[in-house]
Amino acid sequence: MPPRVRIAPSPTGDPHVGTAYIALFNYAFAKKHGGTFILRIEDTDQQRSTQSSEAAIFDALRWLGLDWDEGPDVGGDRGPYRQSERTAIYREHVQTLLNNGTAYRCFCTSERLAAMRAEQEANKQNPGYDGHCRGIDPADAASRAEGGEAHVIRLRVPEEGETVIVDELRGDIHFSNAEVDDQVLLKSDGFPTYHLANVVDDHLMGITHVIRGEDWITSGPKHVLLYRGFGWEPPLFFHMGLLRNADKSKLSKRKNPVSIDHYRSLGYLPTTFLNFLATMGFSMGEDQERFTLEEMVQAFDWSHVKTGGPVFDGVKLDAFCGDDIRAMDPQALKDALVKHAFEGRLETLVDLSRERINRLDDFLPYISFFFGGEVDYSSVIGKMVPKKRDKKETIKVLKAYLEGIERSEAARAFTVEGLGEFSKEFAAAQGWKPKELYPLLRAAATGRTASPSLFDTLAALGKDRVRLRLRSAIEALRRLAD
RNA sequence: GGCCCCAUCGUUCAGCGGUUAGGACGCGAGGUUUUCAUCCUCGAAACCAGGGUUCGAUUCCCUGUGGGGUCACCA
Repeated sequence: MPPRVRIAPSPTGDPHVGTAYIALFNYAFAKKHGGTFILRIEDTDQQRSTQSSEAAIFDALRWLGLDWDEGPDVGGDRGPYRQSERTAIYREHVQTLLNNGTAYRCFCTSERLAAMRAEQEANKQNPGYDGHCRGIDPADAASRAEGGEAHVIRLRVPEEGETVIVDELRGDIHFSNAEVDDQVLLKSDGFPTYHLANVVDDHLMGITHVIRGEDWITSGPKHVLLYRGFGWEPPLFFHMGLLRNADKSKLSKRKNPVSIDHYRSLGYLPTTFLNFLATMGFSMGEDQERFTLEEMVQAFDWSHVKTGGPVFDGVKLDAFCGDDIRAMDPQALKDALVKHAFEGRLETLVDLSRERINRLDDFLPYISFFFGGEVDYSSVIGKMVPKKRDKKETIKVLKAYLEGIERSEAARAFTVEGLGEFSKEFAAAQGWKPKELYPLLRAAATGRTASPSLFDTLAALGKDRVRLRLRSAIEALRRLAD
């Protein structure tokens, strides 16, 4: 039976390189064995999921050439492929769990849960649900639920014994049931949590192999217990190592550009990017590290996959990409260059520069800072710290801004208006005048003291590039003598 | 902290009981190039530690150490 695998991203932000990484391995494995690669959207978090994020994920994965055989936008006969459209299915299935005692209704309020956690913390106990509602008579619980009392549905984890998850890459992993929490399966808003939705969907969609990041290992026993509760055969599990920051922590946007779009906008070739990603954990053997997706598919075998978490180091990616650019034929390179530089943004660049150039030939030099990654701060570094501020404070403000553009609803979409609104409030909150903040941001984002309107500039640069440069500006400031 | 995972040059991937421990990126030196880049040559650079098993351990086992993940009505 050919394998059916899936990638199940949550549309809650920019398309993540980790998603591409896991997608690549799912894809390679499926294609190697003539199987099916499925894209499922895990949008059960109604607060954070967005339509635009979903679209961006599709776009990013397609850019890389990781096309899926079934998914929300391409269809398939095991749909729908968006979890928000499957809520009836989850509710129906959770009923069988309720009926056979694998799950129970819990009426605890969030206040009680918070108090419970506080107490557990005070007593240095491991946090976890205390089973307060486990003993409620199912019939009573059902009628209370019928009466409209708010509640969630939890997994009833056996108090004794252990649950084993079979990892095809790592062998058996044993968990004592006492350590496994009574996870919420169905939230009070009627939406399932990841655990329930994932198991129900994987089963119903006929998923045979679950290839995912190792950060899921600890929830493995919950999933196994769920399969058991349903009376289903669990799929085979493969937990990949996680991509890391230079300090070995899990790859994060705080420390690294993690959006696929970032690498795309910096002009990495998608084929190179994929090849580079593949070398993180996979090898062809025989010291060969340059290969195409097709070649990887041909050679794919789990014995060539490492479980250690690789550091995602862009330096080598640059070298790979440079080699590939040199190898392109002149016409293809010319086309790629023009497309990359101007497609979709020529209009913006012209708008932003037309009042500031006198000759046609001024155009390219003027807009040059809209391209490329890090910039040279040597001509502006001396002007970055505002007159009445010091270096330390300036660094602090830049760091806060960096965090702010993630947190702020207004700034997150990185539009001209949103950035303006956010930045004004941000300055006030920091006790800085716009006159102090804006030149600093301009210098940090562009390496210049002059540019088009700050927010136009930031928006046109794009969030990832701005983030990258702000971080590098902080580094430049740190190196500056006091 | 509890539980779980991982462990070869700075990074990445080889090695799957006996090797001068290999390739790539990066780094250093030299050469080609008017310069830079490219390209070529050479070089420095690693088996986390301690116990076992074995004639023999980087390789198998155990312990320690280190790093990571996870402990939500987020995925």
